[in-house]
Amino acid sequence: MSIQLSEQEIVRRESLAKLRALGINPYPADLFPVNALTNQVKEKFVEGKEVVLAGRMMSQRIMGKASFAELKDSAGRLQVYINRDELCPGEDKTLYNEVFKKLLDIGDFIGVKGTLFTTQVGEKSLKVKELTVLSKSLRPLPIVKTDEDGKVHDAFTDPEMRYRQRYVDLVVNDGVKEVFITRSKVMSTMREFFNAKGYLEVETPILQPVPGGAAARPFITHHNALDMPLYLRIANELYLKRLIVGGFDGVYEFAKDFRNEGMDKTHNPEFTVMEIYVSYKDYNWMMDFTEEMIEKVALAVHGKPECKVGENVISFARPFKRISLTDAIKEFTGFDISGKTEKELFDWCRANGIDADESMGKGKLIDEIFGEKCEKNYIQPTFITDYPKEMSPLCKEHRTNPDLTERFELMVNGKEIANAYSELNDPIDQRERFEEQLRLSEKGDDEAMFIDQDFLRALEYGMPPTSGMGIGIDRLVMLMTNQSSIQEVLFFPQMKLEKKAVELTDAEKAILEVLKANNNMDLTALKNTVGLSGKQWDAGMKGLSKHGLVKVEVNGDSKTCVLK
RNA sequence: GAGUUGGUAGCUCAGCUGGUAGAGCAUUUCACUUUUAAUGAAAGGGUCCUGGGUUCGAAUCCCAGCCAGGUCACCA
Repeated sequence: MSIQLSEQEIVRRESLAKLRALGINPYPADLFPVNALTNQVKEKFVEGKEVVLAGRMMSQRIMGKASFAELKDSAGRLQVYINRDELCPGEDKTLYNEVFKKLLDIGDFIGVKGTLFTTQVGEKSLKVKELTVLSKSLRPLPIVKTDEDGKVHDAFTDPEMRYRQRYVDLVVNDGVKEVFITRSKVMSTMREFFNAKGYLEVETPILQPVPGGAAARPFITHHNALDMPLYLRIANELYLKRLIVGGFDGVYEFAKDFRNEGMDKTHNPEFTVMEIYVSYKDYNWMMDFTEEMIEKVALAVHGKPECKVGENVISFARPFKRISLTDAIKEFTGFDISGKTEKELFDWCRANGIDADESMGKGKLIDEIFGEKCEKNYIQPTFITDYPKEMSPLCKEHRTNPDLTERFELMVNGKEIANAYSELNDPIDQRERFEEQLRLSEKGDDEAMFIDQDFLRALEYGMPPTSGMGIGIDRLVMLMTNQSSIQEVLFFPQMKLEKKAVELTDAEKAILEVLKANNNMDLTALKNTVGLSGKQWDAGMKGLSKHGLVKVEVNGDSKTCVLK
């Protein structure tokens, strides 16, 4: 990408060539017989034991005939001690004097064989007897240093660079890895929990002809051979329920969903959800199940059911508080929404500083009230239950109140992290609810609702009573790792394209190509070789010198064009 | 989407009301056999995000744009 190399990049390329000249392959193919990791070596330290380690060299402290270097592998860091005469017992000291001291740089992968010992200062170290170059690094890593007080100097913190070059972030910032290891643990704990109950992990289509299961703007793509539009899924729900229709007792999927909406620190265009559907259950059962699952996750991650999130300590110990949406609103506003008309709700919103507009139905108004007045107050895990029917088109009507549905959301730290239903399995009711949604969105909504006819057909064959639950994995991981930004729990959060490298014109490219093949060239010879018209040649040369790529050196009568 | 802060050496950052661009680490050279932010000595290294404008003169002031952060709004 970058045509111009920095001084340090040039030096490293020269070192690469010198290694080759010494007969050392800087990128050897051979297996390297690693037999330990740095943390194992430190934890089960045996003085004098011989081990073989490999990793990146993260620092070098050269003191004449002896040196210290820091080796970083997947598990941690270990100091290695290299003594010239022990590494090179014979006459030839090249491996130490040239290779180690001059040709190796911070960031290079090396393999070392040696014996464990403790330095005079008391640091567990490895005395190197054999040194192998495993991979040369051509770009300098940021140098992050920690002093004796544990204070970090020159930390690599620029979020843009950290996210764009996550590989560098992972190498240089110890602790970033931990977040992702925890992420994996969260998911594997859930998976084990589901598998132990006999539920089946499944995969359903990401490319869908009808994106259903949620109200959100989808990404659209196009299939050439079929010549039809396809949508990236916004939810898994409708496909997983088809599998319940098909006779599985329980199915679950860890899935990437995609929503073509705004981005902020809790929204990435692609995100991970887990959805699970279990037949013959209802949402009360699902609350117990969800509690148990989350408590297990917290225990697996922290060893106890508590964790610190920002200023708060959150306890995931069962049972979680349960409160109906109606009571929650009553608790924080004193307002009783039950039996209120749309007009009454609308007026109350206006009177209480909530932006309400004519397009909002009852459900939406209630949702606004909850979102505005209640949501942020639920720091400790709380199930909010029994949502209005209007805002839950896939959820079964409440067994005792036809205005409500059997739905719960789990709120933690003031945010929703899970959502669950007693799933609607009455195909005629489902069709009516879809049509009702369509009417609502026609009232003035940019989110087109799709009616999935095949899903309705599946329901008509009969779906057993089922409870389903979806949980945002990214947000759960944010809680479990005490991160306030979703970008910190995604390896590669979405970013705008990086600025393009300097665009070169065709004339400039042609000149540069010839020049690169010949390195420096006499100006007239160059002009003749390139064979451009006088005008193009002139413009091309001017452009290149403006970009700082070439320079013309005048020496008496001869003019030489130099590649910079 | 709105307003806000930032973009200077490989990295972290300084640079006053406009006057030849600085430090630490890293790099190069030299010294040094248990150091640890190793140390001592010397040297090199810049598209000051991009494009316009004002000016004798712009990293600095003005306008526009690009990228990012945090804030708010919208959105599940």
